[in-house]
Amino acid sequence: MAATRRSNLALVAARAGVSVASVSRVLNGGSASEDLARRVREAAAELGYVPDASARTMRTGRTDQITLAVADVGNPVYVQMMRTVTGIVAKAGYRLVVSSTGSDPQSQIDLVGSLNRGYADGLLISPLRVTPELLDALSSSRLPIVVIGSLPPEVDIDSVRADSATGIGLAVEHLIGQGRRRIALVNGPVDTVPGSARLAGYLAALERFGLAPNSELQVTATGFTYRAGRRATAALLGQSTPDAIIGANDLLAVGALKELAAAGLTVPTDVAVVGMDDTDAAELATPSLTSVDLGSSKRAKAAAQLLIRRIEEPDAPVSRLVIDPSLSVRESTLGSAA
Amino acid sequence: MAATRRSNLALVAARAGVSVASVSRVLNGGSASEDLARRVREAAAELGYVPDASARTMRTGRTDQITLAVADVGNPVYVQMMRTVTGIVAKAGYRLVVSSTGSDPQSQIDLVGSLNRGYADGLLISPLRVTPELLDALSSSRLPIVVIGSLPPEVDIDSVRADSATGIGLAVEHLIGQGRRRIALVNGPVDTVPGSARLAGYLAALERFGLAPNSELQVTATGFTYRAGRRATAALLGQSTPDAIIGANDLLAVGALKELAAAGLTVPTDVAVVGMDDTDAAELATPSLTSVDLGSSKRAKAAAQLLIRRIEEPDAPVSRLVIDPSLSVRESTLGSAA
DNA sequence: ATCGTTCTTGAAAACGTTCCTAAGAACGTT
DNA sequence: AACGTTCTTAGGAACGTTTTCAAGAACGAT
Repeated sequence: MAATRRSNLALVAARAGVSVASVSRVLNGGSASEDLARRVREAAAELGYVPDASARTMRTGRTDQITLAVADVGNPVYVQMMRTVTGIVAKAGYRLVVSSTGSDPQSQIDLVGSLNRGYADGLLISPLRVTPELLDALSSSRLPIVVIGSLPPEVDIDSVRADSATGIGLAVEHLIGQGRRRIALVNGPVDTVPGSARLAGYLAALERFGLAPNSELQVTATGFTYRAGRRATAALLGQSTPDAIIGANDLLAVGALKELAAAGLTVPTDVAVVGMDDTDAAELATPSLTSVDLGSSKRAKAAAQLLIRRIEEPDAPVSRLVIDPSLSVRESTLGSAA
Repeated sequence: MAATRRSNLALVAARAGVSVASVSRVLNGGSASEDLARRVREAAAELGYVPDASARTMRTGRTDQITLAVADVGNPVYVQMMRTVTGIVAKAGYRLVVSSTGSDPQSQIDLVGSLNRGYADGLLISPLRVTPELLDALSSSRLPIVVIGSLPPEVDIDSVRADSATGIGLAVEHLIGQGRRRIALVNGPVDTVPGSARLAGYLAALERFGLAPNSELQVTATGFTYRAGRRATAALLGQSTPDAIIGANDLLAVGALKELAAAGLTVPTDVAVVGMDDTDAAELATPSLTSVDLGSSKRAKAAAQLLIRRIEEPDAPVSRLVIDPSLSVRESTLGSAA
């Protein structure tokens, strides 16, 4: 039971018989005589000295922490991003703290507000819904921020986004090459950034390849989750007979896979399925899922690097990066239509 | 571009024409006259005043933050825990920060060390490997800590653990009821806490039901991941012909599902498969996976409550909770053996 | 009219750190 | 021997907040 009071610089200084300033200097790698440095280090070790983060932060204005805010820790695309970002920021000397905000813009605004209290040196945020209020909160924050996702052009914030439109184009092109013509979209909520981008991309791709859009082939799930994907697919199958389904993310696509199986349809023979994000879930699925790789790791990496630059160089020009998509073909689309 | 210096209590006080103390009192709900309170609030709003977290922490010794440390954010069981814990701690007025440490005990020790600098008021940690060094770091930390997982009896730290042994017993019992006799275990590394517990539980259950243990039916994966599960299952199939496989967690079991399919075996007809943790992955799998529910949500909830109590009441007696398992039966075990 | 009580407000200390400034020691140069 | 330069070390201010203490105002009771 170490009921002893936590030690501080003054205690270490007293024990070593030197000034507080000298202790700080030695412990932070400043110059000092051999003898003094040794005494300080011994005293610090004996007292189990650990520097206080808030005192240091108050003095230096730095926390050495970066916050990553994601809507849903359960979405594997965010898991992928977390992994990537952790590595990058650690290399630059920052600790990563992850905050799961939920899809509600208000809770993201609250998060930005609380970060303005100085909990972190920077924020990586991937907002699902971009409201004017959120944009306002992001713009007026004194904190360096990088957005992973699309922003209106007039907003002066660094961002890295995927190109879902081109990505969906790859999926449509591939499906057409496999002989599919009735290509359905199981989308997430269209009032979200990815939802609206994917719908637009889907419609553009259909037009480009000369297919007429058909509202019966478009359904909207209540969220980007497995369960929502199943429900939406059930609705889709109730109103039309697609020969291919594009899920707006991998979880929706896996939901489609399961619902197709439940309806007695075979993938890919009866219906081909494509997901988006190319996460672990695509590989785990049965049959394994062809998926559009929207570069989540690359986006996360670029965003983290951008944020670190922004922290070190606050006046650098604003960057807007776009990461190119590619297609990972797996079992769920290989084999021609019946 | 708000290049203005961040505002503080002194600026607000000057603008409102009152003392710093009064501003603090008003903003923290102390008593003050109607008029003074109004002036303070106006001045604070005009200046966009936001209190500084580190200054407040330094003064009060509180951060209102709780850290949750998990080995791997990609493991769905931790996702489940994160979701549960977020809700509980938010209700008690704490913010949750998640830290992904990896399975290396050293990085967990480093985390405990850094938390001793005062980044959080408490720590929830679910260590994969419990080394003497880690125990030492946990015991000697001044931070309130609750461990999610097993601890040696002599360690005086609150903990909430699952009962894997009983859980595996449920799985074995169920499989025997389905006519299975050659029940294999695809385990994770045995130098981990769950790995050793699950091996012991498996052997005990076999004995209890009168089955002879067979080393050819036991394989050890290099981690608790999907890929490791596939490799281990491939090795298992190379050396024996089980009629049932228990995966030490859901990811390993999904790996087994996929590898069995690749080997041309049908689940559950040829081989039944059971996972552990009963995560989303069990439901997403094809066929859906029977899984032992080790109460991850209940554990997370109990642990969070324990931690909050420990923070508010540091001298409360040490609690060691055990959460009972149950079995969620799904397609992967329903149907008799060939 | 005097006293005691309650209420409002301000001054100032404290939390633990970093870093600026300057004092003194050590040493080389003229 | 006197002086300038460099190096080591200590003192003390500052970061922004909360909170204790005390002073003064307001008010009712005797």
